[in-house]
Formats: sequence, structure tokens, C-alpha cells
Amino acid sequence: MINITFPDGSVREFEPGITPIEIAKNISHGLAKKVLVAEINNELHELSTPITTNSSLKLLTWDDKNGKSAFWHSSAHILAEAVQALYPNAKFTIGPSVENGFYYDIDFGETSFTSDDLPKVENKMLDLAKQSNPFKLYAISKADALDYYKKKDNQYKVELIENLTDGDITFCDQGSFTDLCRGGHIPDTGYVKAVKLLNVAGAYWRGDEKNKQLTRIYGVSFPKKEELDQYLFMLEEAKKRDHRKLGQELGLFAFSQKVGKGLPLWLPKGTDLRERLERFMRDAQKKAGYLQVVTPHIGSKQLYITSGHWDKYGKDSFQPIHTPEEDEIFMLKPMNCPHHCEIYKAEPRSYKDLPLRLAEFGTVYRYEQSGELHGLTRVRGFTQDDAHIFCRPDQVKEEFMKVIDLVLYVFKSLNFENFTAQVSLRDKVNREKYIGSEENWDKAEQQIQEAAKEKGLPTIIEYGEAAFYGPKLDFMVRDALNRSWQLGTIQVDYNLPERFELEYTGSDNQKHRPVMIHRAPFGSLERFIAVLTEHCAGDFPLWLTPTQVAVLPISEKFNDYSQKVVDFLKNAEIRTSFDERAEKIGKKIRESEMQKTPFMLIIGEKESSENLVSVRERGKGDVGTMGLEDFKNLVDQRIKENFNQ
RNA sequence: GCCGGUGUAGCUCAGCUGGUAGAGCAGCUGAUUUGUAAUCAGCAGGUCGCGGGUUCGAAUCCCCUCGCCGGCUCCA
Repeated sequence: MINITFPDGSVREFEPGITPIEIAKNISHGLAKKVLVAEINNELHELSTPITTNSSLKLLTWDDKNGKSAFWHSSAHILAEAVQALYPNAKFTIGPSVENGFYYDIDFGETSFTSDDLPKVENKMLDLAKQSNPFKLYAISKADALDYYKKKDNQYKVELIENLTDGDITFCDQGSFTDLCRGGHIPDTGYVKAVKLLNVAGAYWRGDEKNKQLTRIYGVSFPKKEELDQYLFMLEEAKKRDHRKLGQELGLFAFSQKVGKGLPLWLPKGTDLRERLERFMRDAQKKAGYLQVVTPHIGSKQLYITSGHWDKYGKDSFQPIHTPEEDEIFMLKPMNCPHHCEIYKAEPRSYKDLPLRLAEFGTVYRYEQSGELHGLTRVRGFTQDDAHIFCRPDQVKEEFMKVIDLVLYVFKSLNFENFTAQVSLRDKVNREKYIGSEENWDKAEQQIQEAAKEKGLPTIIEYGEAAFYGPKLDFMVRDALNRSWQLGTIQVDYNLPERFELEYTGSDNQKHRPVMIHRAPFGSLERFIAVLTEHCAGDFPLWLTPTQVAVLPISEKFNDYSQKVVDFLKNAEIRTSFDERAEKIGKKIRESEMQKTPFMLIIGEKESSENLVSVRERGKGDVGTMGLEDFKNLVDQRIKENFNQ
């Protein structure tokens, strides 16, 4: 007999060779129907895999992350089978599951495949699913595997197999389709009840832009039709939160083809919101000991030769600006750090001056690839809430922790809860692409991780994601469509102090080199506002929103009293709009609702004769009448609630 | 930058296989004076993204180019 250990720690005995599906049946009929795949000793296996030794076993269903992965991965096989049936010459490469579905990268050769072709593939997939063909995993020798794909003239699979070890290679059959695959499938295709192919896209073989571009088909599948409907509904809802749509509807920003792509134009309301955010950050930074500075939008070529950016990015940047006379060359500034280094150098520094924290809302320009531009999240001209902290090596960790506090304060004030912290370290192998000493890197990487840990941040570590000059800690937040964006960033830099020969006099009266920390809690105002907009679906917090109150007279007869209300509110520094048109109240309310105005004051006969306002609050509806002072107090109280929660 | 899609009035969109453009909303004018998500009527508004070609004739077909959208690659 063998011992099987379950996730709850319980252990049961079974005959050697028993399969997970038999164990599931043994536990309950319901479970046996629901279970999709098994995790045996922490590895995904088919339910038909015999277990011969003492093992741990987790029976995974649709409710488990890995259960979904197996389901979607298996769906990718069905996608391939459908494509093979319709396009016999298509060559298959890889087809994994992803966070929300699956894809398959396919070389269609000369045939063009477009989104118009998706429905017929989708239908074929459903046909194949209905056949309930079992997924059969079996071992194959490297020679036979290579032979199989060489006959099919599939250089991609051949390349994959060549990198595998003989003895570890498995194929998986379902219906008439065979694929190289390491396993972890659902029992048969019949489990897939609903399929939606979402889009086609180009993707480079092995993610390298020098390689051939393949056609990637994205899809998602479900064990129940209703779940697909729900998912599609959710996607529609998410689109309504898109900051590009809301930005236009709420009059926050615009783009102009004439001005140029990736160059946002801030409209009055957007500017209002943006300036308020700036003020918020400026105040927080003042308390945290930052000093505000201002630097020009351009800098001489020499500045960037010193910083090293000229060599590394010169060719891929906006091209230099030449003056009419002499050989003067300037560049649009792609970052603020070199300027700040020169501010550091403007006077001699003592160890007593450190840390020196220089902050600037610095507008920078970067030549981003055209295909990368995306609303406000990826633009060519943007403003960072930048600051550089120059400190002694022994202050790095403490400064780092203070910045984490600041970022968390910002996130809390704006009700961001779903963020992750990503620690980006060097690539474990290719060390030559990083500058700076091994010792400094090790020290910095360690300090970042310690600081994050002590602050209790939920972190993920990514190797190879560090900047070339130092490791970093990024705060990642998702947009409406679940795409992940980097917002706040904290980066250690041992490079620029070296290149700019920054120094301070220590207590030993010797010259020492400071460490530089780059940090931007918002990241950029553009991206931050984009993600914030999607996060709150345009319902900005009361303290931040451009228009806090709309005053809506029921008829023009009450415009005079309404004007008094408006004056009172403006005097109380409450941002107020006044709709004095001769429209019906229903229409005025509707339009204010669509503008997501937090408060509306409805003014009619009763209000004007009794010096009252009738209050309609966002999300609550009519909350009754009150005097002006009481209303002002209500607004103040709501603002406080946001910060105290 | 690459693959695919797309581009008609300020906005959202219609316009079949080629016969020189239409709706709703917004705007303007007038009427209406209204009680918690759209009052009515009239008017005005477009070199159909730009440039070229095919054709007797192009929003529609072809080529080029620009913007936008979905991915890929990139992101100091």
C-alpha cells in the first residue's frame, strides 16, 4: 500500500498504481465530476496518471488557479486541432495558458489569417470539444520526436525538442492531433463547453524581434456557457472604465494628430485634477524633507555624454536640437537625474547635509516606439513626480523605507489596494550588461529586499528586470482590462554619482561618494491619472475631482437664489458649477450624473423661499434638504472620511 | 519598429455588390418655466484621415502615407 497525503494534511492508504480520478471517485462522486487535473508532489499530471509511491495529492477543479491553467492549456490543444483541420499547412509552435485564457502561436506560412477567420475556428473547436476526445499523454524518444516534426517540416518544434533531454519527452494526442507537450491536461475535450477566440496578434518566435513573426490566436474557454457570458459581460463593463473613453467624456485630456502622437493635451478639467494631485504630492514631500527644484526642459549634449545616456540611447531618442550658431547641441531631457546631479554639485556637500532630497515635477520626452503608445499610460512627453535622494551608503536602507512609506501614503489616500511590489534584480547569468561594481550591486539588492520585507510589502522578485545602473522596486497596478502598469518606482543608482564625480566630505575630512536614489511615487502624472481614472471608473475622490458640486435650478425663476448658493460655495472653496439653462431638471441631473459630479443641489420654490438646498449625493440619490452651512459641513466631512479610512 | 484590424459631422454610428452622403446626441434659434437620469420645433454642420491611381463616375476598388485599436518587441 502507498500513502497519499491530501492538502489538509490527512493521509490515506491506497493500492500502488491507483490514479487520481479513482481516488476522487473514492472520495465523492461530485468531486470526481468536477476534478480537472491532479497535482502530484507539486507537479501537474493527468487524472489517469498511476501513482506508485507515497505522494502528496491535490485534486484541482475549475476553482483552482492551476485547474484553470490545465483547462486553458488543454483548450489550446483543441485550438491547434481545429486550426490543423482547417489549415493543414499551418505549423504549430507553442500554446500555453495565460492569466485569462490561452493562446497558440502559429506559422500560417503564405496564408493570411485575420480576425474574420476566428468564428469558423471557434465553431470547429466546439465540434471537437463535443467529441469528448481523451487527452492521451505518452513518452517518446528524442529521435522519434524529432523524426515526427522533421517529416512535418516544423522547424519550431524541432528546435524545442533539440533543447530537451531524451527520456523526458512526451507527446499528447487528442482526436486527430498530436502535440509535443509535458502534460497536465484535463481528461477529455468534452469538459470544454464554451469557447471564445478573442483576437489575433503578431508575436515573434521566442519573443525575439529578430525572429519570424507568428500569428498568435488568443482565446478563453469555460466549463459552462454561463461563465463565458459572464466573462464577456465583464469585458464590456471594463471597457466603460477605459481612461481613454472617460478622459474624453469627462473633458480631461485630448490628443491631436497635428500636435503629434503620444503628446497629450491637458484640458481645463484634467489640468485642474492634475494640479491638485501635484499639490498633494508637494505637501507630502515637504513634510518628508524634500526640497523642490526646477530645471530646464533641455540639456546640452555634454550633460548626457557625462551621464552615459548619449551612448546608450542617443540614436533611439528624439534627435538633438541644433542652435543656429556655433556647435551647440542640446537634447530634450529624457529624465531629470543629470540636471539634479548638477544641482548637487552646485555647492560643496558635507556628510551633515545628507540625505539631500531634490524634488521636481519634471517633464521629460522620450521617443517611444509608435506601436507602444497607449492613451495616457505610454506617451512621448510626460511629467514625473521625480526626486533624487543623495545619501551616504549607510542611509540607503532607511531612505528606501521612507520612500516606501510615502508611496503607501499616496496609494492609501487614493484608495489603491490592489498593487504589487516588484523587486527587479540583475539577470543571474548575463552580468556584463550592468554597470557598477559587483559589491555595490549585491549591497543594494540586499538592502532593497530587506526594506521591502520590513515594510511588509507583498513582493515578487524578477531577475533580469533591473535597470542597467541599479536594482529597483516598482509598484505595479492593473488597469480596467487587467493589464499591469508600473506606477511608483524606487531605484538605487551607483552609476551617476560616479560619472558626475559627486562627492561629500565625511566626518573623517575625506571625500566620499554619495549614493543616489531615484524615486517617483506616481511614476508619471499621466500614467497615474490614467490608472486612477480606471480604478475609480471616473468617480474621483471628492477632494480631487474637478467639479465637486453642481447647482441645478428647477427653472430660471430660481437662478437668482441659485447664484447666491454658488457664490457661497465658491467662497467656501468648494468647486462648483452652475447649470442656468432653461432645461428640465431631469436633464440637468442626467448630465451631471454623466459628468460624475459628487454632489448636486436642486433648487426650486421651497429651497429659495426657505434658504435651503436639496442635496443629491453620488451613489446615494436624494439625501434631503439642509441649510448652506450644513451642506458645507457635509462636504468637509466626506473629504475627511476619505483620508481617515 | 513588427503583425493584424480600423478611420464617415464635435460625439456615437448607418451607408449592400462603385451612381458625388444619412440618423441620434451635442451646437445655434425659438417656444416651454419644468421637482431628482433625456421637453418640443426649426436651423446649421462633412473636400467620407491625407495623397495618388483605376473608372464615364469612388466614402465604396487598388497603391502610398498618417492617426487610432489589439497584440509582439521595447520602456533611461
